[in-house]
Amino acid sequence: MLRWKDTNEWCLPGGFIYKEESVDTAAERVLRERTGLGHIYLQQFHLFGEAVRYDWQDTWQRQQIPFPFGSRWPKRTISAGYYALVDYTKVTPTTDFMSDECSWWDISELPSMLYDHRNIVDVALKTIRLQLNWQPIGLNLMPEKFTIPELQRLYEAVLDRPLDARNFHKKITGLNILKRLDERRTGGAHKSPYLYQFDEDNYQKALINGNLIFI
Amino acid sequence: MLRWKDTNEWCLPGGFIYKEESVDTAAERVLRERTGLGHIYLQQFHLFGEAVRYDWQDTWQRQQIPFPFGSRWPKRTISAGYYALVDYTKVTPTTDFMSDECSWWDISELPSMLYDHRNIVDVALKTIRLQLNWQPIGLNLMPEKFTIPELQRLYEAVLDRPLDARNFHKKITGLNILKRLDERRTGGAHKSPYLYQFDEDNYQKALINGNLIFI
DNA sequence: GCAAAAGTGTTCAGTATACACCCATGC
DNA sequence: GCATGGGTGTATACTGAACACTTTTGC
Repeated sequence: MLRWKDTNEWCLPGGFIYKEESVDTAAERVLRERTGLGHIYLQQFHLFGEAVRYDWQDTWQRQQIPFPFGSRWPKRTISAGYYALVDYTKVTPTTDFMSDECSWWDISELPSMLYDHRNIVDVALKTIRLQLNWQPIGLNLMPEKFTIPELQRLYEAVLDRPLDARNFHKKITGLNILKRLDERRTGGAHKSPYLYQFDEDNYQKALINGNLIFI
Repeated sequence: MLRWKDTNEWCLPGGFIYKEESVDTAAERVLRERTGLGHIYLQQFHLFGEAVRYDWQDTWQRQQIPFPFGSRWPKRTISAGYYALVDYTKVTPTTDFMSDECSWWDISELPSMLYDHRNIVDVALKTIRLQLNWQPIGLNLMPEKFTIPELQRLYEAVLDRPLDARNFHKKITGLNILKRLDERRTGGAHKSPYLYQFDEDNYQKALINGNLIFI
């Protein structure tokens, strides 16, 4: 999220759509401007179209700084929500001209957010939970090499409930979408877990066949 | 679908959004104008935002009738797609000022359609298939009283695959969401099937608990 | 040595699937 | 009487859920 200049207010990154640019293309462009990454998994999930989505005048008066757009700010905005699936260890968020901080937040520790952005996060999460079984969420959200307990923590974060480690291990390896490497991750004060990679061909096949069901 | 005046071209019903009207409200209004029905299950499913979605000038030139909007037609439109779940036996579609026919079509017998509307139908269908287990699709698409084979035909149409009648019967009655009435449907040259009603309370509970899984 | 997390197998219950015959009705 | 579609039960395979101990590593 971005923190607006000279304030403590956070909001999701976003941008405007050019007149002759598709909405999908605009989403890719905004993401690239913000993260430097392209060719990324990006999924539209909802159009936020309330007639009055927030009182920006009030918001800016509370900040006690002049509204930076003046009359150029549109009377009404609708927002198309997109979620990206990125390995956040590879992404260095960068600020834009309106913000002086841009950083990752744990989903369970979000700060208070401007406008209706908290609602946007909630709708995104709900959508991702339902789409977990038919979108390549694991593939895109994990680093290239990872351990099975790390993948389990991703599933637990998305589903917001604990999973049994033995059953998870059994199920995920039984799907035939992982390749175990000879390497292990060392450094923890415990048995070193094996590293795995996704088998992209089999992963795609399993997605198409709807075989990744975790609900 | 609507057939444009003096043409053989069909398209989905749609309309514009007022400046101070939420997108959801506009969808309800357009549906009400077209069907006379309100308080209906209406679900946004996708924003169609291509920069150039169709060449309307070409479309109208092919019709060889003057374009009815002239310069008032916007240079670019984006469309928010909504699907409604209605008992179509209760709905009498009505034309608007641009069309002279409005009627229901079987999903497997759609005519060729204007613009990108065929794509919109395909995206809607794909969405409904995935949401079948978490949206009250059966409840809203069936008449108040119906037989189990009729409900099975709905599921088969949405899922686009045949289901085993014995297993379907067993599963759907086992869900405890149907109430069997003493009436039967007569008139067919075969054993008269029992009529059922949804038990709305139990249906809602089953939806929330995600117990309607058919995939 | 000890704390922390990884790795591993079995049992049980519940659910999905496959499958065939008789019954009621209208014509 | 015959064609049509409705109604029904069982056996099997599969899948999900519950559950505890040993191993490895860093400090």
